[in-house]
Amino acid sequence: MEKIPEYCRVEDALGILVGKWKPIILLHLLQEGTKRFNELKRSMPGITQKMLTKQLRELEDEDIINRVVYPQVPPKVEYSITEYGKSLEPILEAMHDWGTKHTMHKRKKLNQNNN
Amino acid sequence: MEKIPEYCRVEDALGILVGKWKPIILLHLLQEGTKRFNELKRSMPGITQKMLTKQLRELEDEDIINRVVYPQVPPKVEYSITEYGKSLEPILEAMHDWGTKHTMHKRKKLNQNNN
DNA sequence: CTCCTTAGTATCTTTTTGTATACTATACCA
DNA sequence: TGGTATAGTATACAAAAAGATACTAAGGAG
Repeated sequence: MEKIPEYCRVEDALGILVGKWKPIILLHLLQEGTKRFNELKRSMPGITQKMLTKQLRELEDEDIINRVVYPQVPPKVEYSITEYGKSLEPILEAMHDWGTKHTMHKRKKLNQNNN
Repeated sequence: MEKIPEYCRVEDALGILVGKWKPIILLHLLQEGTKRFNELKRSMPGITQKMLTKQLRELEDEDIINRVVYPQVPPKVEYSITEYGKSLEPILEAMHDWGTKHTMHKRKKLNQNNN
């Protein structure tokens, strides 16, 4: 890895991905395309409406996702990932790869402790 | 990107990298090798002793960094990255790359708003 | 005798996150 | 007339993370 003088660059990425639900939201949108609010909510058991709304707003503010409101009753709002948001894919992917190894690492440590 | 059925894998990586200071600590140790507590502290203006200690302990618990205590007074404690910790490099790198683009993106948006 | 050093702890307060719950608008259905 | 649906907001509260500050040990310098 090259010298990195401005450490904040890494923080920038973290700032966007952090939040208990953001990476999950992004994965859903990356893999399944456009989604309505309640579709997302249903695919994330445990999340509250307030939290989902908040995370979506923050992602929207960062230009990572699009929010399209259809003026209907009952309301219809669709979320999708922006082109810019797609640029996060390598990070998510790197984290996923690492996470897979990490699970195995944890398992190995557990086995060591049990012997 | 392939289908990712277990979203928690991404969370695993985030869980380790999150914390306002962890990525910075890791970058320092990756780039500059072994460091003493106060060397790290001095290179991270703004961090409190408590926070640095806490983050280091968490990274140690996750087997990402080594902690070597020299029984002296005044104390001497050295931190270094583990082999396992080095496996995080691709993620940090991906975040850094992205962060660089993100800075430019923000700048572009600011210019748009000023016109 | 007092201050300086290092790598922490202990304690308290503030800030940020997250949870729970109730409420809204408007059309459709029975 | 009441219930269903959607995508929220408002409010109160609990929990977690972060920050500020003071304290410690043991030797050396002045």
